[in-house]
Amino acid sequence: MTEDLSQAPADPTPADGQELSTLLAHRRQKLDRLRELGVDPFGGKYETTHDPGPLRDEVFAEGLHVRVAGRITAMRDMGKTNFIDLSDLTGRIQAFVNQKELGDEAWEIYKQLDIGDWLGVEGETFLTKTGEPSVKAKRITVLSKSLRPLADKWHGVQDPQIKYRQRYLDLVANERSRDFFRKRIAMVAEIRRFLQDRGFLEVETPMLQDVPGGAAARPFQTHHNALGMDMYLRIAPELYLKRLMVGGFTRVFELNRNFRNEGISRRHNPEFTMLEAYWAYADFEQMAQLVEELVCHLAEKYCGGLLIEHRNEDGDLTKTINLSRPWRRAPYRELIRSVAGDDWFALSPAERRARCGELGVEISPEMEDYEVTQQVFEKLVEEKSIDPIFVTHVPKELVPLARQNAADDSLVDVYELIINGAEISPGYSELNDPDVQRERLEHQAGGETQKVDEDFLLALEYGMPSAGGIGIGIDRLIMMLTGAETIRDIVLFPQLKRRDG
RNA sequence: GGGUGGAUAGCUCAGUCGGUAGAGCAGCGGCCUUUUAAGCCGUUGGUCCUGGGUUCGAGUCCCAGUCCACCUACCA
Repeated sequence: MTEDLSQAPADPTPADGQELSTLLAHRRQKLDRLRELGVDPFGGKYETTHDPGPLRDEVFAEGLHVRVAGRITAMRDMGKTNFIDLSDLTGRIQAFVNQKELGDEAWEIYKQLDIGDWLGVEGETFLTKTGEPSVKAKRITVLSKSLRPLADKWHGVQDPQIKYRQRYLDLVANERSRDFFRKRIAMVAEIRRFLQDRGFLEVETPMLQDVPGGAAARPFQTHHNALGMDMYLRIAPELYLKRLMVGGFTRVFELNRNFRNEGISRRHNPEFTMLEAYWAYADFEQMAQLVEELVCHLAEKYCGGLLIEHRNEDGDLTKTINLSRPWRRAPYRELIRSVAGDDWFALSPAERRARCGELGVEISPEMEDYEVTQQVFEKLVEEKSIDPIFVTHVPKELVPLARQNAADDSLVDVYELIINGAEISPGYSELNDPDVQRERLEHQAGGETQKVDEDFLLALEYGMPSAGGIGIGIDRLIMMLTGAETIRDIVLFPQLKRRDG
């Protein structure tokens, strides 16, 4: 292996074998030929009048004089007439390339083009005999020669290694992927607009933190050379957003990346996008209302309504989520009783463990009694709930940092929103008593190596307004709304294990 | 960590009972002036993941390893 590599010529991927080198050589030959013809194969400025997708699908009319550009994604060679598709993320438009229309000189240039090249086409629009909106090429401009072949035009990129590491190839080849990301981009922009319309200010707070706080998670560690100090990538923006509320930002949000040093799975990427929003003088029930409005707004605007259909790659319907309002609200204990028996909370801890066996819920001996109940909740309620449920009346053990309910101090003023078998968003009535907050944080820090953020506690002593707060896992929300079965399909460059070199 | 499945042409995939490697796409050559997975004729292209083993003979069976996907566990 090593010898082969050292003897190989200046081929960028000698290991790919002889066949690929042949394909590469053909494209290099055409590159040279373009230069002989006095054409810069890597183009330059090209002013377009339209993008391919909108020209074909929105504003098309016959007889327009247009200049469009895109990547050649299909070539249908009929001899003296060729039909080619020019594509980008906006869509595609067909160009009609005819030797007589183009002239012999430009035709010779055209003959050096391949699928994958970027091309500008100028000419009149017309409809072909089959009714396809097209541009009759009068002039062509080479914008970039592609020196490597694209994936199979029909099956697209299937290899997950290529799909995620070389996302650009996936985006060129797979309409499903393009659609996921167009929707994600539109939805994220709409979330910002939705909150801004309600008077929320978007801010950016530190991702490099001295004391990582605001969530229970293991952080990534890094180091600042000039300051000579270890630092952490944030696990949540919460403690900084609350400082801003102390400073008078009464409606504030941040929509950006957080980092958690944990396992990777279908639902977990080590860096993920989260929305956190805080609303002064509100409580968790108003936050629930806000989330419900927001998610329904997105569904109606980008998913065609409140029935969200999930389909697999073959287009078969796999799941339907009904977001019709109002969303169900149910107390934690009631949900447990409905799946584990009305007598669940009357049982002894030992009896509850025995019941888990009957229910097929796996538990481990080290679990506390409330964790046994939580396990039942996760397996039999959360994972099986497709339509939205706001889980309320949550026991305080599960959310130790939340504000206690005024009437029942075994509960906290929190909701947990479950959709599509996963927690999408928690909402809180925020704790703003600095003494209670200190107590909780110090207690939490006692068991872990976690430090207490003294600057945050100091800020609270100056007075943070009462407030409601929410977090929304944006990646999981997008998965739910688009039907993506893995987080990798809606994160442009998901984290992968390093490839062995 | 445990389990299941997978790795064959540049891409997407077949490969029967163990008998000398196949298709479509892409490429190359030819025909074709309204096609759209264009079509037709011809053609190039292989370390069947790696290393052992069984066998007259291994893509195929056995063992070990590497990588990938999914499930599960851990973490929270």
